[in-house]
Amino acid sequence: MHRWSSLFVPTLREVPSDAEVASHKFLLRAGYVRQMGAGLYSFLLLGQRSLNKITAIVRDEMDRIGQEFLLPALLPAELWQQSGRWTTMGENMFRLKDRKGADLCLGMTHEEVMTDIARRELRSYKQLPQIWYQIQTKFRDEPRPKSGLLRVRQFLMKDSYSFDMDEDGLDRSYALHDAAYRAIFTRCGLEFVAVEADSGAMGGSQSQEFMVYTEAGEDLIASSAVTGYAANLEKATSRLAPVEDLAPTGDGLPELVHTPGKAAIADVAAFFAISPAQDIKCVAYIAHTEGASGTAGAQPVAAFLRGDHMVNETKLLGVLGAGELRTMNGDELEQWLGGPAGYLGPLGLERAQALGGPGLTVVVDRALEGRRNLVCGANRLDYHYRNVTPGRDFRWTVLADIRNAREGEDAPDAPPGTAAPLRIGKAVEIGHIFKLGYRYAEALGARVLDANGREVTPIMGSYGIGIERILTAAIEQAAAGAPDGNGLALPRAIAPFEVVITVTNVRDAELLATGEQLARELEAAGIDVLLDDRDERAGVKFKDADLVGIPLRVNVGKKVAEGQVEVVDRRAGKSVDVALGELVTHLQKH
RNA sequence: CGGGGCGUAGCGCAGCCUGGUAGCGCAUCUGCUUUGGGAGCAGAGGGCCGGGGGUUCGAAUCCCUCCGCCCCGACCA
Repeated sequence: MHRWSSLFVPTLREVPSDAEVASHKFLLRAGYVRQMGAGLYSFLLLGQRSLNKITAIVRDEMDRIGQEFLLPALLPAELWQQSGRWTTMGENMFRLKDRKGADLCLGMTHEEVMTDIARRELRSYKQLPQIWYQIQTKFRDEPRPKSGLLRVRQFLMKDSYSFDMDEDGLDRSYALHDAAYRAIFTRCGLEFVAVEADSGAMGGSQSQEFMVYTEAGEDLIASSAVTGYAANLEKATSRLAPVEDLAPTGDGLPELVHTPGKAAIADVAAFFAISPAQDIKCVAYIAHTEGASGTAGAQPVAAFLRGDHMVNETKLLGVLGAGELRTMNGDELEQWLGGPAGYLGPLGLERAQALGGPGLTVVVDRALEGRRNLVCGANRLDYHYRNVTPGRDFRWTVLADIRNAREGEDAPDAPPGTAAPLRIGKAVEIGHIFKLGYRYAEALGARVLDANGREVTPIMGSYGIGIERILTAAIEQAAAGAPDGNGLALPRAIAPFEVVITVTNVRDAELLATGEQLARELEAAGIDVLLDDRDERAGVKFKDADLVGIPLRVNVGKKVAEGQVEVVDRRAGKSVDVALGELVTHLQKH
């Protein structure tokens, strides 16, 4: 039986000044964790119990689709050199040398190691598919650990890897993970959305992130409750409301207009008495292509969008196949566009004929496609054009979606004529599933024989869950829904204890005996119970019970004389009196 | 890495400007009273004032330097 009087639960009355986000404050105040350094935390009793609850759920679901391994976290450089990531991981990887001077690193992910096992051991298509997973500590030298447990340098990850014969097989492994992840997060009591994610530099074909909406999050996601659409803002698209084009003026051809001092879009729109949606804006960049050898090529890029839209640099990078963007400085604007910021436009530019070709790459956002009689800069100080029609008056290197979707725009999959406004909000990523393809299997030379006796490369997927992030996301979610001041309660499945029995006065032998008896009964019924038998005033124990996040509290006090105890459901904010003999059944069906 | 803030008792803070050898609240320990929402009274313990160097008769306080932590940005398979 767990007796609070003999446990180490160092609750704090005041929040350490370093903590800002709700989950960090909670974890410190409730005595779940203590900080060692930036992004390094020790888990104490309550924190570790919660993590154990979470990993038990993860194991339970993962064991249905895969097999648990445990790989080393200390890894030789050689594998990473073979995959090429010894260099591309850069400073995010913790590196060290052993006594012989050999290079080692601390694992930040385990594609290489799992693939190494696969290439040594898998020989035949008869052995596939395989799904191998582990729950293990990962190390990442983050440039800026922050927000308590949300971004740390050492954390637990459930990572799994699938090996299949072909894309259909990969689709099945991916779907199995999708279903398992949904089951895991649901059992952990989280409200989450699965979003389309940017596949990024990994080059995979499909990728999905599992996100929990919270103000403490670092990602922005767009979702529609109507259609179920959900995507990371890096990838989200939207259906735009139609815009009425302006009527042409004069002969309908581009007309140069003197616009002194009208550089900002709002000023230009006011000057012409138009909406920013009738304007073309330009953002000019120098893109750097990621050269693995370090020989990065600089490429000038002019991006044109509707005046009221924002460039999505992740999308733009994807279109360009580049690794890095920075905006042009004044000299570069003069060199490539011939005009100053605020007066840039697409007319008369000498553009690259193809992506990667020499000259200025002109990227036009799809929202400008089919538009007519727009206003844009003239690449000349204090001048704009009107009557500008894309396609007729200027051309481009590439037409692509490079803008950010905005809150309130309709989801892209909304049927025509129906409303499906997007909600855009901050979110924290708790899981990620990813179709890797052949990259690692090829780089490391994993091959199996197919039914025809030919060597083929297995296709891989990789899938991750941040264990601590399940806890922090659940806390953030509970904090968002909790009335302030009274503490918060965790979902029963991941709370360190399901029930706390608060004996209001342990010097009353009858109350203490009743509390102990009830705790024994609950324990026998398989309920995870904590008996608060401390010799403290009732108020102190109530406050502590509220603070540590246990969702159900049983008050053993005055009403025992009438054969009753008070059961407080902290998540529901309700309390009821229950007869002593019915407590177990009451809490079981709760 | 750029910008900002902060390191004084377990936690929260004052003292620093204007140098004179450290203080408050909570927590902890002891005693008495109290006992259903962080009790009251009385007493006690606890500090290389982040480290190093300098100025000075004297440094928590002024100067230099290093380290650490937090926030914004950059970054984040």
